[in-house]
Amino acid sequence: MSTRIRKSQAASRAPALEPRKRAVQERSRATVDALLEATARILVKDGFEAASTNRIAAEAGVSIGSLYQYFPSKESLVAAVIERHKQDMLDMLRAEIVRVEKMPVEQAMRELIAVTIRAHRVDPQLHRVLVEQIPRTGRLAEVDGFDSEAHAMVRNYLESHQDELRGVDLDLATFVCVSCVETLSHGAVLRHPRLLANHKVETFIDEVTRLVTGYLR
Amino acid sequence: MSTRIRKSQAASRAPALEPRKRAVQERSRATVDALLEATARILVKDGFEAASTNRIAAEAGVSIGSLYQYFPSKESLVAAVIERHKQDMLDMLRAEIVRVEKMPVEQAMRELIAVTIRAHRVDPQLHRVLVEQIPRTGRLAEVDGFDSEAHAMVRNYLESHQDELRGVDLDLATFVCVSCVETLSHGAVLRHPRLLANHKVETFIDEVTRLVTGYLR
Amino acid sequence: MSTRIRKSQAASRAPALEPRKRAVQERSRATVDALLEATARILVKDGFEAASTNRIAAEAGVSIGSLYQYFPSKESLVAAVIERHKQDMLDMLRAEIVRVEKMPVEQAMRELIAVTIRAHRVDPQLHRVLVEQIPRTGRLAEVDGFDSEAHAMVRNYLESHQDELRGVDLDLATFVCVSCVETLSHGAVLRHPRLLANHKVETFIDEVTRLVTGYLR
Amino acid sequence: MSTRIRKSQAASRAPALEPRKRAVQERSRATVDALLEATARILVKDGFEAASTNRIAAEAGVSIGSLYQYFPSKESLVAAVIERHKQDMLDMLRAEIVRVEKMPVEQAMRELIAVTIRAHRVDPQLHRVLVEQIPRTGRLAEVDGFDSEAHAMVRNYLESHQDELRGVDLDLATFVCVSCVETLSHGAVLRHPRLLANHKVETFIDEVTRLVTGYLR
DNA sequence: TATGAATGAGACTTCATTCAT
DNA sequence: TATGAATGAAGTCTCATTCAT
Repeated sequence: MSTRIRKSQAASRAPALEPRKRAVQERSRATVDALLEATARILVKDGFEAASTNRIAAEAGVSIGSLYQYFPSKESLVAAVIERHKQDMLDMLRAEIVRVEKMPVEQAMRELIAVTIRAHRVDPQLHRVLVEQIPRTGRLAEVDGFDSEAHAMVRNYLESHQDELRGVDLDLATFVCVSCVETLSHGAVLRHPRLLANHKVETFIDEVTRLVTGYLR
Repeated sequence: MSTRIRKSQAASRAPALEPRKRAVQERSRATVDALLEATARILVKDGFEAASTNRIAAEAGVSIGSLYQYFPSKESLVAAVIERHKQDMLDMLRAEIVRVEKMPVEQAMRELIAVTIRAHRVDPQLHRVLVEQIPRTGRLAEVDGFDSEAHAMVRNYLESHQDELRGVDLDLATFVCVSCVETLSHGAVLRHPRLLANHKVETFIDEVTRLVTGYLR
Repeated sequence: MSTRIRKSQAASRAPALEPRKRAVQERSRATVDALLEATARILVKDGFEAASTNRIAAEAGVSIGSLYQYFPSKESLVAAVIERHKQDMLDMLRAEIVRVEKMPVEQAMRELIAVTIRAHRVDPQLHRVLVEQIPRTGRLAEVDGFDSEAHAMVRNYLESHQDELRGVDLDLATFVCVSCVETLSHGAVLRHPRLLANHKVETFIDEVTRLVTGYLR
Repeated sequence: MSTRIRKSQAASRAPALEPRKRAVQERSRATVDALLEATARILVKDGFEAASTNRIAAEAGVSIGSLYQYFPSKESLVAAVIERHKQDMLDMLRAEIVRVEKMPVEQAMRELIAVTIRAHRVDPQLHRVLVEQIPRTGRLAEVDGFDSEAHAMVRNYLESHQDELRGVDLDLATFVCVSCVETLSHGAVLRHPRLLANHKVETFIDEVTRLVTGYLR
C-alpha cells in the first residue's frame, strides 16, 4: 500500500503544486474556496504546525477525501494560499504602477512605497505566518517570487524614466529599491507598528522616499 | 553528581530551549560539539525537514540518548545552532563597530556594510537555511534577535555622530539602515552572487554606501 | 464529517480518557471491539507491562493509526477495559439487588454474597490484572469507583430494611459489609480457589453470610 | 552492547531481588539507607512513575553507578522499600500478638485491630503508593506476602484459643479475620479518614471488633 | 570504589494519504 | 462525486543499565 511520497530528500517525483482540476463548476469552486479560506484561517489562528490536512478539511466543512480531490498534497494547498496572497499584493502593485507610469520619479516612488505598505497591511497576520513559518523547502521552495515579479514591474518604470536617474545599473538599482521598500514595509508593519500610527505614516513614507530617491539621483 | 533537574509531574510543559547540562568534562564537550556540527551539516545538506533527532545523532556518531542528555528537544538543538551562528555574525559586527567608532559616517558605513557582507558570506548556505527554512514558531519563535542587537550597536554609533546627520529620529534611522544593509547583503549573497564577483564587490559596496549616507545626511 | 475536536496549541494537555470518536458505523464498531478485546487478552496473557499500544494494535489486527483514531492514549484504552469490566460486575450486582429487594436481610445478604463471588469468577484473571497490575496513577487514578457504586446500592437496600438492623450508622455498616464481601470474594477466587470447590462454595457463602448478618444485627 | 534485560515477557533470567552485597561497612550502610529513603520519598512525593533510577540516585546524593553497586535493578530497590515497609508493619503486629497471647478473644481482637489501624497510619501515603501504584508484575509479583505472615501469627493465636470459638475451620476463620481487618483498616485510613477522627476511632474499633468476634463465636 | 557519560531498545503518538463504500 | 475509516512510516523522547575512567 501507500504510494506516499517521502518528502525529506528533496522533491522525488513531486506530485505537482497545481490544483488538481479546473474548478469550473460552481460547487467545486465553492469547495476550493472553503479549503483555501480554512487553511488561511488556521494558519493565522494557530500557525503552520496546526494546519494538518484533517484539520483543514474539518474547518472547511469538507471531508478529507474531498480535499484530496482538489489538492494533490498538503503543499499544494499551502502553495495555493501563498499564491493567492502574493497575487493580491501584486495586483495592488500592478495597478499602482500603471497609475504612476507618467509621474516623475520622486512622486512615483512615494506612491509605490505607500501602496507597498498598504499591501502589507491587508492581512498582516497571514503575511507574517507565510513569511515566518512556512519552511521554504522541498516543493515549497520555489513558490514565492514576489520580489522577482515586483522587480520586473519596477525595472520597467525606471527604464522609461532613466533620464531622471544618475547613471546606474538598472538591475542593481531595481534590486536595491525593491528590496529596501519591501523590507522596510514588512518590518514596519510587523515589528514597528508604532511607525505607522495614523499621523505618522506620512513621516515614514517621507523617509523611505528620501532614501530611495536620494539613491537614484 | 549531576544537578540536573528532573521535571516530573508538574513543571512547565515546553521542553525548553536551554541546553540541559553544562558540558564540563572534555568528553561531554566533544559530544556537544559533534551534535551542533552534525545539525548544521544536515541543515545545509538536506534542509530543516531532514533534521530529525535520530538523523542528527547518527550524523554526529552519537547515540540518541546522548543527544537528549544535552539537549532537551529538537528545537533546543536548532536554537543552539542559530545562536552560535548569530553570535559569530554579531562578533564580526561588534569588532568592526569598535574599530570604526571614531571614523566619519561615510567611511564607517562603508566598513560596516563591508563587514556585513563578509559576515553573510561566512556560511551562506547555513544562513539561508536558518533564514528560509526554520519556522519561527512555537519554541523557536523568539530565538532570533540578530537585528535588535545590531540595532543597539549601530544606534550607539550614530548617536555619537549625530552632528554629521541631518535631524532625524535616531531609532528610525537605525531601523532603516540596519534593515537595508542586512537585506541587501542577504539578497546579494544568496540571490545575486554575481554582484559580489571579485572585481564587483567594491561597486556594490559603493552603491549601498551611497544609499545609506545619502539618506542620513 | 467528523465532529472530532482537534486540540491544537492550547487545550488541556492530558490526552484524556474519553474515547475519541463515537464509533457509529459498523466497521468502526468492530474496530473498537477488536481493540478492547485485544487489550484484555494481552493484559491477561502477559500483564500490564506488555500492553503497549503497538502490541495491542497488532493483536487486534488493526493499524496503530486506527487505535489512535478511537482512543487518545494508552490509558484511555485500559480505562475502557476497566470500565467495561466494572460495568459487567455492577450489572450483575444491580440485577440481584432488585431481585432481593423485598427479602429479609439474611437471605438477601446470602444472595448478594453469592452474586459477588459469581461476579469475581466471570473473568478472574482479568480481574486480577486490573486490580494488581494497573497502577492507579496519573490518568488512571480516578477510574475505579466500583466500591462507591456498590456502596450506594447496598446502602439503599439496608436503609429500607433498617428495622431488621441494630442501631448502626448506615454508611459505616455499608462500608463494612461491602468491603468485607468484596475482599473475601476476591481473596477466595484468586488466592484460595480451594474454598470455592464445587461442594464447598456453600460453606464459604454460609460463613460470609454469618459474618455479615452477625454484624448487622 | 547492552545486556539489558527486557522485562516484558515474564522474568527471563531475572537478576534477583536481593541487594547485592551485605552492606556491613558503615559507608555502604549509609548509601543503602540513603537510596531506600530517597526512593520512598520520591514515591510519596511524585509517585511510581517518577521514580526512575537516575532520579533516585540524584535524590539520594549518590551516583547512578553507585546505585547499581548496591541494587542490581530498579525492581530490587522498590522491592527493598516494600519489604522494609512490610517488616515495619509486621513488627508492630508481632509485638502485639505476643502481648495479647493470653488475653481472651474479644480483648485480643480489639487490640490487634487497634494495632493494625495504627500500623496503617504510620506512613499512609507510602502505603497507598505501594498498594495502588506498584504493578505486582514480573519480579515484583511475589514481593508482598504481608497477609500470609499475618495469617500465620493470627492462626497461631486462634489455635490456642480454640475453646473460645465455635467449631470453625481455623484457616478459613483466619483468612476471614485477617482479610477483613486489613481491608477495613486500609479503607478507613485511605478512603474514610473521617472514621478515624480523634473521638471516633474507638467507635470504629468497636464495630470491627463486633464484626470479628460475632463471627468467631 | 565511585563517577557519570554513553547507550539504544522501544514506548507513545501524529498526520499525510489512500481507497472501499 | 463524496465520505471517512484505515494505514503505517517516521518522529520525538525516556530510562534502565553499562563501563571506561
